[in-house]
Amino acid sequence: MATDAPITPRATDYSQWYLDVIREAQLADYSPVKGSLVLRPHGFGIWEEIKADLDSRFKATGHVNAYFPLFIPLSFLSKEAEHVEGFAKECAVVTHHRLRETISESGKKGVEPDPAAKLEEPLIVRPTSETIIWHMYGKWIQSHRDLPILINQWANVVRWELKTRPFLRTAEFLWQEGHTAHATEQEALDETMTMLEVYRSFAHETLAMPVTTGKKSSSERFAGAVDTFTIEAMMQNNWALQAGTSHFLGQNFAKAFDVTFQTEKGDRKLVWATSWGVSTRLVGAAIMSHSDDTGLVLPPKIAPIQVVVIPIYRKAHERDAVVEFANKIVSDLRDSNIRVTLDDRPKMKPGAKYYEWERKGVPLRLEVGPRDMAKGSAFAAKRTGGDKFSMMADSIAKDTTSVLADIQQSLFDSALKRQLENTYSLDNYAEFTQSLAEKGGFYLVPWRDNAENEAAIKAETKASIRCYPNASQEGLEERVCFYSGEPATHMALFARAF
RNA sequence: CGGGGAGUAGCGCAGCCUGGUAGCGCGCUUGGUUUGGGACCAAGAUGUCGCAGGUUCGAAUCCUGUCUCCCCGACCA
Repeated sequence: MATDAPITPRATDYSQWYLDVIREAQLADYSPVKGSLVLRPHGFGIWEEIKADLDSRFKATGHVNAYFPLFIPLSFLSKEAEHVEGFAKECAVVTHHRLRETISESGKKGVEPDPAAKLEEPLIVRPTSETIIWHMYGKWIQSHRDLPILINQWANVVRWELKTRPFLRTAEFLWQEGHTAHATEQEALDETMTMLEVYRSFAHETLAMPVTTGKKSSSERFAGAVDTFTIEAMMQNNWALQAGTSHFLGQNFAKAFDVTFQTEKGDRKLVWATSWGVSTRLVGAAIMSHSDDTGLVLPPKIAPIQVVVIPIYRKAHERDAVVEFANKIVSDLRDSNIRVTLDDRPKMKPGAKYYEWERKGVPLRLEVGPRDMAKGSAFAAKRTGGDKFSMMADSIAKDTTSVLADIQQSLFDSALKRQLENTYSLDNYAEFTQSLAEKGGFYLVPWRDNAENEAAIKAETKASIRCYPNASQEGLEERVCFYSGEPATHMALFARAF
């Protein structure tokens, strides 16, 4: 890997910059199969932190984990009409269960599916698990006493997308999908909003990424949902990224899979449902929210390595003392549950190490040399910049914890500032197209819900309705749609999206 | 699937026009000197030139076919 390749300034080529950040930080590589991604330890480490944090939030809201199979009978998919329409074009299909050997004319050996081992019913690799899960819920749910069911699963799914981009859109990706079943509509609606709030608070607190919450327009809604709610983040090129969704499924899947329960009064009713998910796309979201022209910048809460300690010495005889001192700092930090690594690789100059860990996004670097050792301190540098500063070794764990919290907060603050500075309120379409072309950004506009107009705007400007923000739907009575001039039904947030 | 580009060492590329035994940079290995912001010297290792045919004494290079990947559009968490 070329380590001297400069990371392309995001101003000139955002897409290339993004790929460079990932490569230089050694997060992931494409696998030999189309757009599926290999997560290297550093990249997977970020996902593991995300996963652990989300898991604790899911459990705090009463959810439990389970696991459903990778393969789904083809016929299951077609039981919900909109659902099959939404996913049919991107399904990987399994048709055989055995290979047989082939020998080409030139004598080369190979293999091909054995016609004798053709499956009676093809299987699809799950693009999402609603169907298999609701098939099972049909067996599990008999009585109102069986409800609610609040299940989440961590899994990989496959959607054979035509165009892929690391983390943001890959043919196979890791995610969590929550699937809940409820006795009443209100309970399911509450669950939908509860999980949207879990995602919002997670994005803010853990990813340091401000998001706008809102409802999707009908054309952006999940296939099979009654309503889809979303968290939308703004990346550094001012495009939007859908970072998580929470769906109110109504009784669509209960009808499709005939899932009913007996009420206290003894009659049978259809079950109400939700589903909600976030994926490894969040890793991409974090990369694009905070990184700079030097490379990856990770919020401390999701950094697999939060602190790197680099010992510095001139002579061999200094080495042992410095490394011992550095190791003491490392173990103090580790005792306080700070994820820390000592980089004592020999034959590598400190400067080279600095650049490498900066490219990998480690939030805090501690340099420890003879001068520091003499003073009982370490020399600290934040990945987010600013002057280097001294930290006393005897309070290093406590002080580091607070420095990491500062970094976390400053990342959120600057991301929020950027989002606010690039969000505009307009009510004039001509002004919108001009501003969007010039500087991108989010546009909050009065809107009359209309799928045709929405498509026309997307065709003309490439911008789509990211959501109808939950916080902006008051006081619409007097307003008219910025596009059609008809009475407005919503405030809509338009933006170019990934 | 339509339009454009590219397949040569782990990565990035040159060589192809004008056929003649495979090159460069980075990385990697070994030894030595270095080490407070990307070290240096020396010695090494690494190739089915995407694949299959053809032309030729001889093909990375010319011809034909084919596969794959990338960019722009259609699809999308």
